[in-house]
Amino acid sequence: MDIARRVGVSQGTVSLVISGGAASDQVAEKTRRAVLQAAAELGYTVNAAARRLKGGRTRMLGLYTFEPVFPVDQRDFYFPFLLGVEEATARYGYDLLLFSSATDGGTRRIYAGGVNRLKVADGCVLLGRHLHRDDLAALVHEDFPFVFIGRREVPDAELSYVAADYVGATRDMVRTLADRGHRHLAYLKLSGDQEPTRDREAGFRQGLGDVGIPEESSMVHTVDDSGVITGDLLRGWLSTGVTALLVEPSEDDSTIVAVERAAAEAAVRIPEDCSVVLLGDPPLGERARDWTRFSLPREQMGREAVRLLLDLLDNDDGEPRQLNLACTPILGVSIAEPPAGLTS
Amino acid sequence: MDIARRVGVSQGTVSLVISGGAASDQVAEKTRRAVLQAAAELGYTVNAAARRLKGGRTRMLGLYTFEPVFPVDQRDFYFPFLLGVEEATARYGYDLLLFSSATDGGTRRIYAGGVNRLKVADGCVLLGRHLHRDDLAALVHEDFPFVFIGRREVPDAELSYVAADYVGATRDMVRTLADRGHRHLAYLKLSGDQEPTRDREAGFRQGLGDVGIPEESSMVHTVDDSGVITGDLLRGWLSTGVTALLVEPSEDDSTIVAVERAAAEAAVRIPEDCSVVLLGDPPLGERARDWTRFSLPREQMGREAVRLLLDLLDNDDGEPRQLNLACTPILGVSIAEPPAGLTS
DNA sequence: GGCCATCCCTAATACGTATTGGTTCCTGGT
DNA sequence: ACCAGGAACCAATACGTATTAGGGATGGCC
Repeated sequence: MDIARRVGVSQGTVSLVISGGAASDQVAEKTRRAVLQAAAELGYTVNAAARRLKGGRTRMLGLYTFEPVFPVDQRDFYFPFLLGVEEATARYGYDLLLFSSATDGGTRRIYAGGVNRLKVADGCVLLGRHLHRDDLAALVHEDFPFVFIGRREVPDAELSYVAADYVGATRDMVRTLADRGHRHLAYLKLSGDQEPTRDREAGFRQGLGDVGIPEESSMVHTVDDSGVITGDLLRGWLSTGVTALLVEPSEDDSTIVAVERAAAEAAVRIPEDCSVVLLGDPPLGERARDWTRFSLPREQMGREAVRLLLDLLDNDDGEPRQLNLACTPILGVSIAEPPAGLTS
Repeated sequence: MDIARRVGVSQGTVSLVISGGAASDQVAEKTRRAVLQAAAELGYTVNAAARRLKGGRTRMLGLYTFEPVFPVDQRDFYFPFLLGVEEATARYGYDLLLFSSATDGGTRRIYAGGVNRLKVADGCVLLGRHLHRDDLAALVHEDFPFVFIGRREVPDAELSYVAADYVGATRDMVRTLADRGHRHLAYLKLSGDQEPTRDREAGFRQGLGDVGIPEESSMVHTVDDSGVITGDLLRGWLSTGVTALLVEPSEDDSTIVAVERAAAEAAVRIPEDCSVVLLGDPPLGERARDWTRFSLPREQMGREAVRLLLDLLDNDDGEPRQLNLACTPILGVSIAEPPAGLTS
């Protein structure tokens, strides 16, 4: 360190002056000024890499997404999360590392080439639907600190997450429908048995219980991978007495599109002939209907994820942090009272 | 390094195996496998700070913005840059480090507390209007590799950038107006004398020269900090024969808003009484008029910035990389022929 | 047996900082 | 004159990696 040589003190002293807030009062005012001046003259700057090497912490938080964040078609879905994460990260004085490189032949993997790239950061926020369970399990196993946005489960481990309260939000929607007189509901769920699907179904059943509808008079239909719902299928449901649909939105909004198409095909009017509730956020398309739905507090979820992560870093008991945030119900125009004669 | 102890080799050998592509062929296949397996079992990852300190690559590129990227009001302006940067970063197998923390009492500084935080990354893309020249100069001085999005100058140094060709785009707009018969133009520029402003003005004068309009019959007006343009002012211009305005957009779109307000106040119709060209992208507001304007290739600029940066990293001659990208002219409805009797 | 080449690995070092125990020097008190 | 104690600084070390010179072992060749 040439600055030390120039002033004629040791490198340690220079370090005390430059960075030491606490211990720098034990250096003489005169030396301090000399050092600072020399630093200014030489255009000296602290090397962050060295400081981090010494300190252990990198003051970087990672953001890893199982899907690419930036393709435009999903932009508006993922963007609020990113927004919240970024804001909180900045507020706490950290930098945000976007793991965009982690592709392994097209699909994104945490362990590219056998190494866990996330470890360059102090901790990591995870995000995305198409996750690799084994990657996640491995991550838990080597107890790397991370928080998932969205409730996720892995066998034999509790992990930290910030999730939308799908259970409560769905339950409330069932009540809303019941309040309007609906007694026969159909829940259209996605295939795949992911946590969000399970939570919505749990909320559906809770809601039925709360309002005293026997499970037999309602139904659960799984939308298969083709995503097709025919008009005949819809007519079939209505003929069994169903008056309202609760639809789980898929990533590409195919389910809700399929419902609209089926309704058109079967000449079923929404909401006059059939009420429809969207269990989540609506499609991003412009001419979207004003669905009755609930909306995730996505930005807040991002912020809270960071908060939990830092909490995890600072006091590392082995305890997972778990947080469910309420969704905002939005009363759109896609529900009404059941058609006359079908209220019971 | 416990991985070395575990396998029973030296740390140097481990390093050869882990990172050494070139020299790693001089290590026995057997030890190599043993090391790799131990690494996998222990969940080892290289310490980026250490590697960087030693002089190696981190495979991280930084993105530093002089303004916060994420506040929603500027989101749509900065987002395309971010998009392009992210895409290119990922494509080249790098991760993207967002320097969001770099705030020093409200304003964003590169050298917060004397530390050059950017140094943890291999190189950095810079972005933003309110830059600190001295930070930039310091960065050049310690020749840290970076590319600016937008043309920037610092004294006594040439720096790398990817810029929109404001000169050419503005020149073409002058021609477009001249083609329609306009001979008296007014250029409304921002105060502050930043490069984008200077480039537009240079383009303005070039255009005048090209079409043979003497500079005296046109005018340049600087919009002061208040951003106010009165109806009287506008009327004054028109009375001197001005038939078209070229307006430099400000960050908060105040100039173009001010022009509209002044026009309304003075009962001047756009474009019947006065043509208006926007020298850049239009306001983000919904009910925006279809301005005649030009549009920056922002996403492409982001991508190219990354490309130049990597080029800079790979073959480090001291040469700066500079790239100007053409803007796309958009013919909106805000220009017309001059009012009758004023065509000459 | 002596010599050299090859192979595989180790030891040492540098990178730039933060921290700690220790040393020197000075002041003041007895 | 001596010691206590504090002020101001230094030397040494650790952080984790990449790199280089070199060393020990082995084998081949004359």
